[in-house]
Amino acid sequence: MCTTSDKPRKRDADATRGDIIEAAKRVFTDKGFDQAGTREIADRAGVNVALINRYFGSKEGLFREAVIPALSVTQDQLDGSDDLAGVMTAMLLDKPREIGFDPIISMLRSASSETVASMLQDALEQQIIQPIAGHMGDPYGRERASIALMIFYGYDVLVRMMRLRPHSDPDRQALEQRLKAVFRAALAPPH
Amino acid sequence: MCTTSDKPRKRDADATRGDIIEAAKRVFTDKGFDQAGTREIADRAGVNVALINRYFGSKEGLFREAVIPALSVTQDQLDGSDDLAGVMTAMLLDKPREIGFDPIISMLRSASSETVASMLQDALEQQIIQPIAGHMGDPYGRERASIALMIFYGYDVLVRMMRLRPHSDPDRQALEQRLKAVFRAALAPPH
DNA sequence: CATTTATGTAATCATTTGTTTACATAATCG
DNA sequence: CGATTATGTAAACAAATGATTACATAAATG
Repeated sequence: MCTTSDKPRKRDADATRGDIIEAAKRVFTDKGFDQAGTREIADRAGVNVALINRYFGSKEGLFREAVIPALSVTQDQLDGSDDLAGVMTAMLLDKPREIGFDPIISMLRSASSETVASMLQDALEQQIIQPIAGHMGDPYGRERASIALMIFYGYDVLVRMMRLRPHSDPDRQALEQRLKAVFRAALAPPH
Repeated sequence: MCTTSDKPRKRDADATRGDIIEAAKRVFTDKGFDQAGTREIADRAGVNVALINRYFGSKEGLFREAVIPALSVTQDQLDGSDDLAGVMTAMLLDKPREIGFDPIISMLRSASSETVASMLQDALEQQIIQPIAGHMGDPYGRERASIALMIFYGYDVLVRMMRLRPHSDPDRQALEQRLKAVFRAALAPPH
């Protein structure tokens, strides 16, 4: 609640930038772009509010630098196995994520903001859809990648945003099998 | 932009309530709960801002009355056919929605707001998951309903919120077939 | 018609918001 | 050391927000 601290902060631009980014990741994940206040981010980083604008120009600039890069799909996430459906199911069910920061939740919670919407659209297109589609090659790659992504994001909408439990009993095995089948249908090569 | 109008509004409580609700549906769809301003809703309804609080208590109350009921799944949406996958695909691809109002988009854009999150959770559970799960009967109904819903919402996230086109060419037929296959995998009875 | 009630209007309030400005001082360099 | 620059702090600003208040008047009632 307070912006003041008793002792002045150590003067280290890089460390300060880093602290702000780390705090921003978490606040953007919790609240989304609109509801994330610059003062809350600054307080969590242990930093004066004005430094956000000094280092990132605006809250929008901070979002661009903190969240957007984390949305990327790396090649080795795709190349790892020939069972892409299995890989995606595993990625979904046991996310090995940075604690407190979830780029997808951050995206979903921020997509309603007009200022970041186009940012997210571009990132989605260039950093996710195109790599996955390219990884598959054929002309229907884009369609298959898109549908797989729907499941991916839909899962997070239901389970992480809406806090809905898909299984009545803790039957993780059955859920995993069914998700894998769904991904298989989404990713199956065109006949 | 202005709250004033030259002529005083006709005094009709029911009509006024209705106008506010209609305006709210559209603004909540466009902006989500947080970014929807009471003044914008009031202006679009041609109504004084104070009336929102008079008739609905708060912006939250207005959301509850305008959006939440529209999230329901009606029985005849489910009973229509024995091909539930086909029905869902059709519902997704050609939504026969009230123009300007889309309850799902409204939900997705508002889910980040803490005040409405629990509202949406309850509605999702009681008005959607349970009816669909009940419609299937078996103990895995909940799981299957949930996964189908993921696809449903994931599609809207990608196509409507992020404005991503799943097909490179306008190949609606192929997309429809694949979506149907994905729904089939999601809804298939347990073996 | 006189009174009361329901409905709409206008102004204002108290917060919160992102951002900017003026200033202080540690760190760096000649 | 002395001057300059980089970095952090505190205060303030302008705009927007949801909500409330006091008031006006059309409609309903007796």
